[in-house]
Amino acid sequence: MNTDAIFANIARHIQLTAAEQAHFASLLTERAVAKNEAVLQQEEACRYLYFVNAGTLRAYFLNSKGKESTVMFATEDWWITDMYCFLNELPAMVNIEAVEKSTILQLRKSDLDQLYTDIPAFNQFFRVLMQNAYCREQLRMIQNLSLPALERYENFIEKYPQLASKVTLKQIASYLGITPEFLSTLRASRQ
Amino acid sequence: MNTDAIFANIARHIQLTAAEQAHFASLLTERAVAKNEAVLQQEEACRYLYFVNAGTLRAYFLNSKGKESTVMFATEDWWITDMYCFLNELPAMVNIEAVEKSTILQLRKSDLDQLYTDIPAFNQFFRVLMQNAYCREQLRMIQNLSLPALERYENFIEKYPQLASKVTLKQIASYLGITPEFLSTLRASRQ
DNA sequence: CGCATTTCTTAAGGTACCTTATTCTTTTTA
DNA sequence: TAAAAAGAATAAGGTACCTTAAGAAATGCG
Repeated sequence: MNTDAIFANIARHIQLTAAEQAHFASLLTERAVAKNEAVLQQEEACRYLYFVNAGTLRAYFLNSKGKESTVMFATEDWWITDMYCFLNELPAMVNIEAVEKSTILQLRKSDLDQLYTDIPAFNQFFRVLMQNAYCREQLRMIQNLSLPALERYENFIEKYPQLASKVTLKQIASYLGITPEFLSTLRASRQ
Repeated sequence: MNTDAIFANIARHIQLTAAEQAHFASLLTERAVAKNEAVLQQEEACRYLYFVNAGTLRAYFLNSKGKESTVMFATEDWWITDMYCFLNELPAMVNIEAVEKSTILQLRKSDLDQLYTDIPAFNQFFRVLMQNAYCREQLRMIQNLSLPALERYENFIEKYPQLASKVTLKQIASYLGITPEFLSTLRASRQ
């Protein structure tokens, strides 16, 4: 199991002793995921928080009419789960799938809860993680409310260029809240 | 200065000693805000995190064409600020105004940073606060991407009935991402 | 109370974006 | 390496939502 990336990620915000690192590592499970394989499925119990070691995941919501809405992407060094259902121990609302061959580390909800008691510094770490996630989501909301689709697309490829090259235009369209056909005409309209 | 509500809010997640409570209270400033008065203005430094003691605030973004988009409402017992700009000490992107006569408590960024060191339990408290804010924003994003305007309106008045009675339809429309005229026709269409 | 202002509604015409369908291109897999 | 499958582009017709404008209702204020 490769834990280099996750410890580098954690070290950006808190310091752990060697014993604490060993304890944390013992709670992680590595999981290899094939392209298009599901990591989590709607209605299924959402027990894990995932860290992407390699590859790219996508979380999407499927509404009653079968329309897909991409909630988030997660590439190397990102954390992802259905946070609301994970925290409240509810059946998942979203599907999480591998966009490409990926390797992830997973952490159980019960182990994370215990971790806050055993190593209080994790409260600080996840506070910062949640702050960043909240701010990202809020900035996205402001853009969705105030900008037309073409500008949202241009902002997306500027902000996440490496992601834009890995996922399909159909997936980007569903992240932006438009149809792939319309995204296609928008792209063609830029000269 | 009335700190009953804020300590009740904090006590839902962490326990503070009397000395810690006194220290925390010493960092707060009370501020009375008249209806329609600005608490924070776009471009101005965003130095404070606000807790609503009484009344209701609204955060909104004004785009280059003068269109208003409501980012969030905050009524009694809610925390609010321009979180991204507050955390990164950047000029505010959003305006925060009182929807009705309000009383708020404000906490400086520098005091909050110090608080994490002095009373580590606040890491846990704000972790939970940020988790909830992130989940709320994510649920809202899923709805905005997957539901038509009428359903978003009906969900809003069902989820926040007390808020819906205090703010104008124009403000609700700008929260939902539609024009007030269109919201009016949607309301008329429900029999 | 009564006037001014804001809020809300209604309606007509317009546009951004959607649906469906077809073709072309790229990727996957046998 | 060819056949199959998936992704992407194009186009025509449709709809959700917007713009503008005017009137009705509610609210604020002297």
